[in-house]
Amino acid sequence: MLEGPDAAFAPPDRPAVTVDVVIFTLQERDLHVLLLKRRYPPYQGVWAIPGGFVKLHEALEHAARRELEEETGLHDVYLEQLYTFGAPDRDPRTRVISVAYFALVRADQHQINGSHESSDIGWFSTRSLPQALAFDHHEILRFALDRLRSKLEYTTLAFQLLSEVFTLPELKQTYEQILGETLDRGNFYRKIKEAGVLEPVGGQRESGGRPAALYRFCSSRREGDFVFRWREARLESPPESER
Amino acid sequence: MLEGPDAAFAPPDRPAVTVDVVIFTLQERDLHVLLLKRRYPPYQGVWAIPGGFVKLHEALEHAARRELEEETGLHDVYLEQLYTFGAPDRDPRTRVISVAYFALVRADQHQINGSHESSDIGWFSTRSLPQALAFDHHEILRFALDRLRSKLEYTTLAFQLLSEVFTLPELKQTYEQILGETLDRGNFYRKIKEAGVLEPVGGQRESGGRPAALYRFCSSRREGDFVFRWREARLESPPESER
DNA sequence: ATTCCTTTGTGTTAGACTTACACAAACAAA
DNA sequence: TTTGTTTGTGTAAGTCTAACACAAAGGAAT
Repeated sequence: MLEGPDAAFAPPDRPAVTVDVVIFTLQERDLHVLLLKRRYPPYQGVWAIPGGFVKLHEALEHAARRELEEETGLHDVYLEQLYTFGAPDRDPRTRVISVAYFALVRADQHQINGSHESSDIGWFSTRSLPQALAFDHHEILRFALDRLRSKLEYTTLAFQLLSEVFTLPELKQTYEQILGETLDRGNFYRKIKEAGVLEPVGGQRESGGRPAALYRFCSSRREGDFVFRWREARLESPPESER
Repeated sequence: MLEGPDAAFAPPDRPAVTVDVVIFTLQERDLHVLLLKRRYPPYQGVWAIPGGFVKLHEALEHAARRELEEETGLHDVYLEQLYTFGAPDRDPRTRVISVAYFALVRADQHQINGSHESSDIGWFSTRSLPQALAFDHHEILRFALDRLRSKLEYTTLAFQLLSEVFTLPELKQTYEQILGETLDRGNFYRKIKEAGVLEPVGGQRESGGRPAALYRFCSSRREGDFVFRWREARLESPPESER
């Protein structure tokens, strides 16, 4: 957000509006987010979530997709509005209201698009994020993670993170990575299969034992829709700065 | 939103930002929302959700509480951010991005504050809303109702709508009104009591039969927190204009 | 080939929870 | 005292969940 030297310093009679996009992907079986190193003050040299200004006649989601494509070169990814962050002092220069989104990028397509030095952009495991992040981006990230976790339990969001063809063990591992706990194999397989969103494909092997069957995600319902639930609903509390 | 003739026509190099607040209350055992009749074009004479501009250095939630207090005179009400609506053409004059909130006002305090003609402001049952609403306010309302319904099932939001002291039959009726279906008395009472958020008070009578016991809401957990769940989670789909 | 090891996939059972409904309790009115 | 109405509690059948056992399918070692 607020990229470039002295960007956005029209006489501030109105707040500026940006979109910030938390981009999730699975890498080495671990949930990662895309961060950029800021080139200009404030927070010069500090890692930040990708984002930018909303153009005057641009839909919010369009702005988010534009940012997403600029950094990753990808379209057709799952994108969902997260929350709007508007603490008056979240940007030290001027008032900036940020509509945050989160995106889920498939494991087989998480390339990075190229106008950045490779040292200025990178995927970070959600379990080892940089100590310092720009603005309130730690809060945004925490909020995105909470939402992702809670929606995992009653939607098919997880399928958006895997490649098109996958095995049940892979799917289970994805859930476990994100939820941070182990699930019972039998009960997990049963639930997924009863949900009726899997289409079988062929056969594949894996480390050691019996090869796992391949599946494709095929749902009559819209992507991300309600499908099943694993356990108690989790509370999604509003971010601290807004309380 | 955009009240007053030609308000907000600074040279539009940035989108304008407003907050709109869906104010819910229970009236005659039926869920109602507060609407205002617009005094100026566009949508002159059409009913609309209360809202207004976010001041340059004002927190979003503060702006929402300000609107809420202007129209109802109330503070200390439950308020939660809903969603941000930003379709480029949602206001015919200029680009306006609206951060929508919803508020829950107790049944014993839903007075209306007074700078309006009584014919210009009013509570409407959510089951008989005006045909026409200004801007995309029908969509916002629908979204607020969906969110309220879905959160009823795993939070104590319903308690925010009743007066401080209430009976279990009243609580059950509230749930039924909002969810639009009847619940089993025995199972309902059990769930609520097991949640441990009720403090007994005295005794009260009611139409006909045995008088119902009085309770107060008393939760060690924060208001609106997770407490229990009634049934399957409901899907909360994003509003159509954002897809 | 046979055995062993590892991982996938399915079955099963005890316990928890849900649902539906019955019945007792408390009051008003006749 | 009886009848009607509504509150409050009990309970039994059915469903779902959690935990774990076991069979199946491959590779590797002997």
